[in-house]
Amino acid sequence: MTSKTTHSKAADRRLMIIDGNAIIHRSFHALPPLATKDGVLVNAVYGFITTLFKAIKDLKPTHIAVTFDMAGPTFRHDESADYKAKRVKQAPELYAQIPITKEVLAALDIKVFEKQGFEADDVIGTIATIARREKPSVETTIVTGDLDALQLINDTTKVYTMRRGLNDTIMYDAAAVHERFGFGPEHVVDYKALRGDTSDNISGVRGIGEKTGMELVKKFGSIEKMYAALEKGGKIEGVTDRIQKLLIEKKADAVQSKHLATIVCDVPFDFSFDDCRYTPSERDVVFPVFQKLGFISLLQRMPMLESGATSVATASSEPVAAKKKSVMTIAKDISKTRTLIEKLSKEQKVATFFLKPQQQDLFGVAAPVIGFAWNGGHTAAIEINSEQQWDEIGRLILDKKVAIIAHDVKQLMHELAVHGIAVGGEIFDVMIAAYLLQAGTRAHDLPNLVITILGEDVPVSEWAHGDPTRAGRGAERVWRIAEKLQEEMREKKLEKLFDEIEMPLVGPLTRMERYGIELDQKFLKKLDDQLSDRLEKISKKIYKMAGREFNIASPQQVSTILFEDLKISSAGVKRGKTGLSTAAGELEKLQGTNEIVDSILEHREISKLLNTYVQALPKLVATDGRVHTSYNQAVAATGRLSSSNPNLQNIPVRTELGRDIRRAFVAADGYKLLSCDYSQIELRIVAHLANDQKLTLSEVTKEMRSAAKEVNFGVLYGMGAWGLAERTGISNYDARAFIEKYFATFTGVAAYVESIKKFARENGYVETIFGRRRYVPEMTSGVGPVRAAGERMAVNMPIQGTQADIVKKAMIAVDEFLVREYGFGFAMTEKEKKCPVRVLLQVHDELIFEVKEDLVTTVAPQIIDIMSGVAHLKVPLKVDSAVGENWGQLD
DNA sequence: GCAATCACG
DNA sequence: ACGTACGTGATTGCT
Repeated sequence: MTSKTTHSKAADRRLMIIDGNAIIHRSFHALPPLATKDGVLVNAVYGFITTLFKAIKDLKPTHIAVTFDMAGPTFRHDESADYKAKRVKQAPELYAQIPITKEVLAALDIKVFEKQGFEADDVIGTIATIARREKPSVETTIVTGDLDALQLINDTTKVYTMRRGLNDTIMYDAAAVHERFGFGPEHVVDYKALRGDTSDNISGVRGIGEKTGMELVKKFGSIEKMYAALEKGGKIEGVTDRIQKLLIEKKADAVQSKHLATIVCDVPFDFSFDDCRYTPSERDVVFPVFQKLGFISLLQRMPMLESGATSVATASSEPVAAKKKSVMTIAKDISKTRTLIEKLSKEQKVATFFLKPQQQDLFGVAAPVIGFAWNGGHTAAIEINSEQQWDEIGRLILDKKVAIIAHDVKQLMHELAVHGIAVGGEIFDVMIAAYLLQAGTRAHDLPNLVITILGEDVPVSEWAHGDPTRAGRGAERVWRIAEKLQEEMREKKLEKLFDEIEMPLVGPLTRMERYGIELDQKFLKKLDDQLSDRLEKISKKIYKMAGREFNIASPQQVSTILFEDLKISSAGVKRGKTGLSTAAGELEKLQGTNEIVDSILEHREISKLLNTYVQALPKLVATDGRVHTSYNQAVAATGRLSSSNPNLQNIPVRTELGRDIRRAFVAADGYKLLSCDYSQIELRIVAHLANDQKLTLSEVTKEMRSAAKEVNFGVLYGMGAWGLAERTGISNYDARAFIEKYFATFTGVAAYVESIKKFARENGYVETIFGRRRYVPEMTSGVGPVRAAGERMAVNMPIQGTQADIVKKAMIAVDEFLVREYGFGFAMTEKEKKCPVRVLLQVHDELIFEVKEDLVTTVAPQIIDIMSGVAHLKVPLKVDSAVGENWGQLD
């Protein structure tokens, strides 16, 4: 449910009730330890305010009330000794943030409600009930972090809550509760009475789980009705004897649990609806409070009345973490630049922060700026107005004695390369350092590191283009981030991986991106015409068979046509959130029932290839006639690279039609394409890790020739019998037998899988043979399926990650060799781009080179040697190669 | 902005 | 009782 539909028939009064404790609690655990400059922890306050603003934006309330729990026992404690007994006492740092939050709420003029002896939920229930009595009608939304409040839902009351993190919100109304549980909000308490709630230590009936609980409530409605039926005696259909006995024995538990779970809606306290009226605050009032907390960026996100002299601009130009006043050198001309670079050259390491020029405006040309920071908190910046200044910067960057620290060094290298500058010395990329420490998360952009690592909240404007002072401050933050990350990498023994694999890889990757690969555009145009033609014919055929025109690209419409119009049986077809699935795997089950199925599948294949590759790739050809992908070194949780804009790691190959697209990737004039790939590398890594030499593909192939490879990995990574049967078409029974036999044959693998899970449970992470880590918090989840997913990730990562490590090592070794042997290789200048051997692409287990024709036979064996030699496993690494005019000829 | 789908290793 | 092999990125439709 989106906010739009919520307001389409907006009531004239919309009340938002916020469960303060729930939101604060959630924020405290979801956010890193953000502190003010005095060291006061305020992450939960920050989370609360963020949630508040988002909710205001989504719900557009006219009235707001916030509730809090009060310290001390409630009536529930009096009634049950166990109640909340298990609840862990929270850290004092959490409680300390409640008064701060109230202070902010006071500044925002938002009313707070609490009542001794009752919980926030009871206060919420009471306010919601009073609001419901108001005429004309009030639309109430409860904003909370958990699902306890679902029982309060009715035709004028909804619940707005978060799924995971703080950003993913979901709106529950009566229909949504029905959909999720199979019964309405009025029976949520009955469900809780049976199932219990571990977080509140409401026992429920021990032995009744989620599924049974839901079934019982669906069948009987309330527990009172259920017991009335049970106590009549006799067999009840759909309830096993065991369950029936259990329920009768534990009736007291159920009744007490229901009572505890029921939110009180008549707490005696004064509530005046008009007191809660919400008006956006005036900046002047709120500003000092936010400034004290260091929440400058929140001011910009806040719904506010424009007034007062304190503009955001003045606010944001002030550094948040005020440091000792020192004048920052800003070099705008060549002589000052020279002096600055001279000084910087004496440092061992320098942090940089590059800001691209602003959009050129009517009043002149804006210049790029680069900020520097070095030992002792010193900062400076250069506004680059001449090529001479670039040369000076180049001197520093090329200097082998000076290490360059930056966020996203590869991007910096690209900027510098345009001016003929290559990085000479050591580099330290904070983006990649942060990634190695937290491979599972994807937020390694600089603003995020500033918040999560330095705990500073910086205004958005600080990252905008062009201002030298900002660039200096940015560099200084990069410096501090680097210091913290380096220390953390040392503790976690990630330095070797960082120094010997990740950092040395940045240069080769930059070069690969700069080379690009040539695309035969004429060939693609022909393919385009051909396929477009075919697609049109198939569409017409499909419309004819369907009896009407519809959008074949819409899974929803395809489903309607197949299962409603044509009445094809949907038995055995998977269901998604939105209805029946029309994925290829599901449609294949319907083959033979109607010819339209085959046509739709064909249409899918062609339109996919056409839209994603044939028509998209030519648009990305640069002026040099080549496409230049970007490799992301800080995304994949396992340590792999990923490729984007365009993604050249998923160019088709599995179907004949797909392979045509590979033929469009060609070697430059006088060159050949050379592909070198590791043969069965993942399997070899498993053989190494599991110390199981029996594990070779050929032995498995005898068993299942068709999908041998897929099956092998599927089983290894935890695919169940169901999944195996689904994918291969064999029976469930055969699948189960196969898996058993697999683990009986490869005893080392079974032992390895168990040992890696144990390691993950005990340490909270898994690692590759080169020490790359992935944290797997899911391993200790109380939720079965989540834990099972965690186990599969844990088993998979060391294998996929070791593969990534090995290929990265190969890229570095090969690059070094090429630079040494052929002199070229930096690709920083146009001349260097013309070097005789160059690495163009990496596709996880293969490298694709462009080699001068007369060199191919010399170079190929050399590269194969290097690649096979980068790691010494218990089984040898094997590298295959192929040569051709285009990529299609290499498979 | 998310879900569904499908391309790759 | 649950969902059902891991890891990516791009496109499309839809709310």
